Amino acid sequence: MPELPEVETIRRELADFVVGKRISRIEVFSAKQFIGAQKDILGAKVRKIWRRAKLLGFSLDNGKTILVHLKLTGQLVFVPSSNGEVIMPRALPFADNKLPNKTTRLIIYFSPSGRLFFNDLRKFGWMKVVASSDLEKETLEYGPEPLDKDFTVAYLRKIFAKTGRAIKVVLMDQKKIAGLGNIYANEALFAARIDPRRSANSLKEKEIACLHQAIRKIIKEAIEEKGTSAADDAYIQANAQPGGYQKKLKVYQREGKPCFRCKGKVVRIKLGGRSAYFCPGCQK
DNA sequence: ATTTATGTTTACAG
DNA sequence: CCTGTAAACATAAA
Repeated sequence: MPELPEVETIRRELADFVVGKRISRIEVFSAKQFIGAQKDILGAKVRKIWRRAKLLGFSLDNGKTILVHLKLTGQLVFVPSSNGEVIMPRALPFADNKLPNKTTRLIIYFSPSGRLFFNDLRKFGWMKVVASSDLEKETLEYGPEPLDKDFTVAYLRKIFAKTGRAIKVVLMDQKKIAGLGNIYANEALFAARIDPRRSANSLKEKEIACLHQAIRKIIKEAIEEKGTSAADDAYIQANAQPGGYQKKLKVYQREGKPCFRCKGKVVRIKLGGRSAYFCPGCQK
């Protein structure tokens, strides 16, 4: 699923593809997924693409910003051609190898050339036009970015002390930490050898410091690998290629498989309504 | 054929 | 305020 490393990968690549280009046309096939007025972005030039948590923002030169959230199955794929059907070298997740396909919900056309396909099998994702001056209220709720200076051991100590919720649930709370989803919360807890069921306020100082390091390391590595394209996962890069971090997963989607660290078996349980994968042998 | 699981965020109930 | 649950949707698996 698109979490911080996946959205960041898409951001970097799209910046190369569309910054400096003008929006010439928008084709909306799924009306509820495009919020705002098309005329507010037509003719505008993309100045910058930024990311906050799992939210992507296209800053335009007319005072507007396009926000994009991919939710579970959203994809943003850029192709250089400006019209017609594009045959991709391989089938896209949840679709065939053509663009557009049955999951294409919206297309943005650029001038002088190129198209951005917004595909989304389950239609949870959205694209929204807002005034750039109103951005603060859109991003106000997010906690610190794991790779930013304000993501410190002291900060984690403070938020963990305040709650008895399971540590994994807290890691995935966007108001507490920005950008971690199911994949990286599970992987970080494995790296830190912490049982995902532990209440956040039960973590010892040493464990908090270890978890802090683990989160940063894993997020960095996952960005280097250009994200995780796991089984049944919609995620692909903006060039339609899969990421590489699925090769490095230690527990996510490894239910029943042997732990890489001890003799244990990876198990899967439900925590806060989602799958938690961990090794009871070495995560305490 | 009908039900359930999938995973992110938000709305809502307690 | 905090916490937990259902819903948004499409599809595959049970």
